[in-house]
Amino acid sequence: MNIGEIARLAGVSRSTVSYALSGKRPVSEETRRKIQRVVDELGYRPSASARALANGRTSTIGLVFPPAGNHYTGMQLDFIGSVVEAAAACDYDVLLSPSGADSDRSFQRLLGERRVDGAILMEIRLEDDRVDHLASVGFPAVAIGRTAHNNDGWWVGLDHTALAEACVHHLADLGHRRIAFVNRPEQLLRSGYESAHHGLEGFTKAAAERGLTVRAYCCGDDAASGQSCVERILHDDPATTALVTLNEAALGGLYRGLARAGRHVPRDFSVTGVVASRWAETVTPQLTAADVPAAEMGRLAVDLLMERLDQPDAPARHHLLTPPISLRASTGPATSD
Amino acid sequence: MNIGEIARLAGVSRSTVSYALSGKRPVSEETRRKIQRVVDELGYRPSASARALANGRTSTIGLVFPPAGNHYTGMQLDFIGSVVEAAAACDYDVLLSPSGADSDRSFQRLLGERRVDGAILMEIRLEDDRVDHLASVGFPAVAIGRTAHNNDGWWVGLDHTALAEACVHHLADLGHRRIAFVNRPEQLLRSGYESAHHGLEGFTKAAAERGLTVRAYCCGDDAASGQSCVERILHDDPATTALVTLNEAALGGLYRGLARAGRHVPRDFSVTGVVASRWAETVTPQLTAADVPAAEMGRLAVDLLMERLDQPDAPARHHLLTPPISLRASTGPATSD
DNA sequence: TCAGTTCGTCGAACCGGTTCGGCAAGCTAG
DNA sequence: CTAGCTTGCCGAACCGGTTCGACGAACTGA
Repeated sequence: MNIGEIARLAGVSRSTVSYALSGKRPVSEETRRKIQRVVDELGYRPSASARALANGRTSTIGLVFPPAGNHYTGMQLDFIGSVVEAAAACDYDVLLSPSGADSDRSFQRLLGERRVDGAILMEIRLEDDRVDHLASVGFPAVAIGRTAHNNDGWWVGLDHTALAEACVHHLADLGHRRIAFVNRPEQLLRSGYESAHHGLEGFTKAAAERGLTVRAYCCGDDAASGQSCVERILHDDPATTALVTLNEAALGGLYRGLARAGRHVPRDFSVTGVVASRWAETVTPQLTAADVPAAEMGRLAVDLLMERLDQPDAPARHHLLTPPISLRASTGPATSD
Repeated sequence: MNIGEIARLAGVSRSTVSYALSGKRPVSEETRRKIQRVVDELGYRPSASARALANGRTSTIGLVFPPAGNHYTGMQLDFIGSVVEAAAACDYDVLLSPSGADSDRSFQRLLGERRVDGAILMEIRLEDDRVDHLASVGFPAVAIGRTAHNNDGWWVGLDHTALAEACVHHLADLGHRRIAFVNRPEQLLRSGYESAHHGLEGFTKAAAERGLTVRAYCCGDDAASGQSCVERILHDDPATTALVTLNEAALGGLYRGLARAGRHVPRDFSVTGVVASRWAETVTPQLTAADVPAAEMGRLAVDLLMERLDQPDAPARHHLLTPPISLRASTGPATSD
């Protein structure tokens, strides 16, 4: 059921069929109708491979996926969903590429074999050779997060610095003086994870400005780690009255640890941070936090990529988002100990 | 940087390069080395589109994705991750296809335009025209879940019937006599969602066997719905002492509702169900539940699909999984009211 | 009436691989 | 010495589209 078949049945040439379907050259109304009839009857659809080969565009974008085995966060899922949806709206498909152990191999698949027209990168690190590499070869890519020296590249990111600062100020305004920071796992921080670094940076900066006594912790991406992290926090400084976290997956464990330690949220202890709203609303009491607008970020990333694909020479653009803190129920005034 | 270029630089013909790289015909050791040198120097990789066009296989599988806008569950994410990883291990890429509002359109993209060699379908309903359609055209697909009349098809599923039964028996063994069932949203149940139906079926059957007083509820996929669902349950029958749920996303809300109602888990009220372990471990106290082995299911689905692609005439196979109940901390003996 | 346009269509080349048949060189066997 | 086989490579066709140049017919204006 190829284009030649359609041409034969419609009594025209292959090129006429192609033009009739693409509209790239005028075709008489009568011929067009004849062709359309045959196409509809046979349910003909042009082969994506052939089309890609002929015109050099695959109508597919690659989504470079965080390695499996990690705990996926809810944010990532919302993200993927919104990217797929936004891409579909532009008639693009999304190819998932694991950037796991041998990320080179899957990268080679995407770029070397020209499976995709562009790419969206997740899980950006401050020093990210993937981003640098793509930028150096001029491949159309959009990063979710910014590298240290790529402020003028193509990316959409969350201003974790500002968000962590806002959390600290929120707590300081409530009178908290001793605050802990619960970051992503140490391994991620050490490998230069962008959000972990910027979050810590903002936390430290704001704490200094307000003259607070703070400690920063790394915490595994799971509930058990969250629980033991709270134990560490309260052991190191029992007078701690609040924490700021970037770690969604540990959130339930943090709450559990506080409950175990007999700290009532928000009466005895305030919790806030940067977390997807789904998680913030799942815990009890619901978390006062800056909600990660994952879906919006996915859409914006696709928009940027489309813009870049349409006009390859357009100047680099980016979006730095700073969602407000949603006031829920997990923070309250510091008790006057 | 196409195959002709390589051939020219290596001083051989294009076909020789092709054979040298694919190994489908013998090539002298010397020639092979010459070609390999050029390939390595230029970093040549054959174009996926051209290869797909020539040999009819795209080395890509489609993952038919639940529509965005829904609340994604943790299970789905683990699932996607494991599918991507398992596919990568077989040198396949994964193309995400939204099966949203106009699912026909994206289906046409996948099949009509021949973008993928096979497909994995998520979110199966008892009467699922996608499954039926693919089966009738003989397209290699594997479903995650089984339709009502497709027991001899290609699928991997969770035995929700048996799992719900096990939950009921677990509770009955603990002495609970009045139990509620918290299902997925009514809309999903009505549209014939497989897991919702089979779960309800197993729940009802086991409850009848044990002579329990039960009520079944539908509940939105979010915390707020969970909370109000608990209110309904306790309003309808305040003597209810336990519930079984399939609804991960509502879990936090269920707990919150119980806490609000002054029911302590597990002292006054037991909670169990079928939930991804990540969620089961996030709530406090951790949920005694049948853990959904999402990652394993993804792997198995890919395995089945690969088997089917390799031998198109192989007899249909399936995997029906029945993970055991993980005893955690959310169930306990019924209090002797 | 004839040159110059415009319109609609066609044929052929091309995208970058794969694959089949064939051919020449080198070897073996009769 | 030659018939027959093996080995290693090449040329050409093909996969299924897109796109460019050209060409005939109908239409315009002088």
